[in-house]
Amino acid sequence: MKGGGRGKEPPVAGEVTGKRPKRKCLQWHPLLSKKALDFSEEEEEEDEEELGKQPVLCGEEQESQMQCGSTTEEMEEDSHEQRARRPMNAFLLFCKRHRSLVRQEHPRLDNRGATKILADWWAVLEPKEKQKYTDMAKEYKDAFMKANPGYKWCPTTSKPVKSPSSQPVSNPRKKVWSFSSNASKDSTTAKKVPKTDSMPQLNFAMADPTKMGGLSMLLLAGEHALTSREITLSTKPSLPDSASEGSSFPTDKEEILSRTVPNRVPDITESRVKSALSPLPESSLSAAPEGKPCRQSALFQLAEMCLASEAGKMDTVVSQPVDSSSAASFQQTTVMPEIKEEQADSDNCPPSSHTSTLLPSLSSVTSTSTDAIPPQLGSQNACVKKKSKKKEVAKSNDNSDIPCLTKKSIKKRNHAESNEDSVFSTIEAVAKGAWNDTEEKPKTKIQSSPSSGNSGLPKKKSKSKIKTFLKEKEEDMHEDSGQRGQSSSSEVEMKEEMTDDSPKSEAEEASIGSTDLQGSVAEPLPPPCSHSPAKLKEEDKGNERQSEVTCESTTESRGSRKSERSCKGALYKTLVSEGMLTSLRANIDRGKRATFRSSDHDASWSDDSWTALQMGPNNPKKLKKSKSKDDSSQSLGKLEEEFEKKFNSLPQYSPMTFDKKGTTVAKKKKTDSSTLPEEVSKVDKAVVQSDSMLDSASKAKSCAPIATIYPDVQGTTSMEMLVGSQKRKARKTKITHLVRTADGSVSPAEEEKTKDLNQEQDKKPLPQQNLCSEKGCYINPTSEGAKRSTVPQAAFFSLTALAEVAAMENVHRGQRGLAESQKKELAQTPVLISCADQ
DNA sequence: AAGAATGAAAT
DNA sequence: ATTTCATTCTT
Repeated sequence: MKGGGRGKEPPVAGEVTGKRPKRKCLQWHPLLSKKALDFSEEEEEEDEEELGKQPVLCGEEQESQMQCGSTTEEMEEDSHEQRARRPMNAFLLFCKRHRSLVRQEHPRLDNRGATKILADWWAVLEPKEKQKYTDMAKEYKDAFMKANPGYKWCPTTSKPVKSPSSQPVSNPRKKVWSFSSNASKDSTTAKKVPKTDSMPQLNFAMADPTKMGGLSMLLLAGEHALTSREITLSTKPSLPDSASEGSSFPTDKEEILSRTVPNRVPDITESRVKSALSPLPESSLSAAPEGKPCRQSALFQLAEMCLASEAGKMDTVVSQPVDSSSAASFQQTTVMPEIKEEQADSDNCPPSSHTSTLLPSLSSVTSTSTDAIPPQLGSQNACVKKKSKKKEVAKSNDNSDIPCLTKKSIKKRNHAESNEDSVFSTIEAVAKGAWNDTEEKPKTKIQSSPSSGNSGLPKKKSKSKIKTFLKEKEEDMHEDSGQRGQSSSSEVEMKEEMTDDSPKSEAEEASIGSTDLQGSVAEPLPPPCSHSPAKLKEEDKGNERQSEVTCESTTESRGSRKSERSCKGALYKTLVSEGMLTSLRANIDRGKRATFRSSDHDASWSDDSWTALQMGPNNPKKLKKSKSKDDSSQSLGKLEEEFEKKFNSLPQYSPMTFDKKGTTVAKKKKTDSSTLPEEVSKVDKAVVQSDSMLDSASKAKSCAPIATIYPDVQGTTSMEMLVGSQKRKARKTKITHLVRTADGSVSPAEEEKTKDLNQEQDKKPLPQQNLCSEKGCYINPTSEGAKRSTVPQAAFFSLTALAEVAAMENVHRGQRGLAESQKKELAQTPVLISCADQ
């Protein structure tokens, strides 16, 4: 039905080639409205801000990238004739903002499930909270309307008019709005007259989702490159006048930077997530819930080691200052782990002079490596792309020769390469960083948390950076262009990291890269929490066995030279494993459910990635959370940012909040909702403090924040049921889900939750623990409170009940998935419904 | 491509 | 009342 109605999309694809731009519904951006109207500032401040900023940026951006111009017109025309996309409503906004969160919680859940949950949350959300979203939606809508005066939600009639040609539009829909803005529109000012239709194509490219991503990445990379460049220059000792250089680079960089900053700040979600992810902030932020130590550190370590080993090599070479050949060899070495290890033996004594020498060589290497990589990747990429485009086709042809035979294999390969590269680059970076002195340190990073001893924050940062870097790299590879920028950026990043990590710049500073350097590399580098050597040894051994666990210990061991070798091996392994993971990275980011079940690894990674995103201070900005969207946004730049800002400004609620709310709501319900003040206030608080709360919670429980959430959620469930998705669902499915709670009342939502639980259980090896712990911590309090305060009924339902239900379900179905069957069964089950509340 | 959810708007 | 469609993304 839907499909039929729309009809747009399908045609689009076909049209792609078509001459016409095919932008059917471009997404509308607030900016547009402004531009269009421009003078009237009826809207809100936000818009104004955007406007002011936009124009300037745009201009600049245009120059640099030349995207700007075209879209605008398209929009208008389209809007007039065709149609802009509808503005999102509050709920959608909410979804957009929270979906990622939900996904995190329930990795296995598919989107639909997520949507359901979101709906539940939304239902639970208090009006007050909702209002923000509502307001925003309204604002958005108003702006939209302004921009498109005669916009009709339903095109019905108009459609036919445009008909054929228009249909083709396509427009990947991807997030156009960022784009649109600018240029021509303003000049025209008239909303209506677009007219220029000349160059839709530019956009187009952007528009293409596939392309877009890459492109955006590219752009991003470019930005990044600039930034990095700047930094690099400044960093280099030889170049004292960073300022002059900086000035030479246009303001763009500065602007970019500035832009970046604001964005990051707003993201509550990220922070929240981060906190959730990292149970132990002090020791290892990066640690994933499952207990994975920080990989990053491992990676880092490895890099260091490599560096050290390299230094040793260099010694050998010594006389040759810039040895490209050496560099090449180095690369190879890097690739081959074994070799590395062996060479490692030699590590350790890198004379200062060598070190200095190294620098150049390293830099050269870096460039080389980067360059070298791209081509291969490019080809591969192409293959991949093809595949993605026509999976089916590929399959049919599968035979042969086609370079892209196996998608998987290729993909893997690609990843692997990328990983290697990344590693290599990392190493280089490290080397550089080490080599480099401290100037940057202070600037680049703020060493905010001295107390923990550097270990905590720095690690995180480094990790994040690395990840980011990797990502970028990959993307670059895909795109194939704009690599150098990345490489430089990566270097920069690494440097930064190094700086941060190294606590002390003092020593380094004292000797600009000379003798101390060695020391710094080998020992000082700081192992965040360096312990006694003896310990290290032991740990090392252990490390060898298990790479994962090892990481931490390895990190610690870093300092001691003895263990280095062994460590290397371990590290290498770890890296390898990581690499594998990396290949999965993409999947991981999402939920990666299908491929690997080893949720642990994935989970940790995903978490990391998230963290990384958050952290990235210098990040181009917006890697942000979701990859897909970001890309496009990035390219656009400012507009998007602005919009995002607004969007981000919206409160993001942590699951905990919902849980609480749920509880509260339940209470309300029971109570009759007459009085909620206290509770409400509490909730609000919770919301506000959610971040902190989460942290604490996470800390307390290494297990998983998510798990913690569950119980509450369930509690919430009771409430949700009513609110949930009755409307449509009820109609279609009717009351599909009826679950009986302890008291006998039924709750629809529960079913879902239960499902989730089951899923999780399946996934997670130790559901029991979680449950138990959860019970202890959470439920009791909640339930108690609920009971006391209000009615007993709801209070009853508790984990136990849930558990029972879950168990039953499990028995029946065994595993996940059968929502329908479950529903049916449930329905059959004797339950009654909401009436129970009476 | 379908579909999950909610909401706004049009029909 | 009902239908459309906005967003996201797996299946």
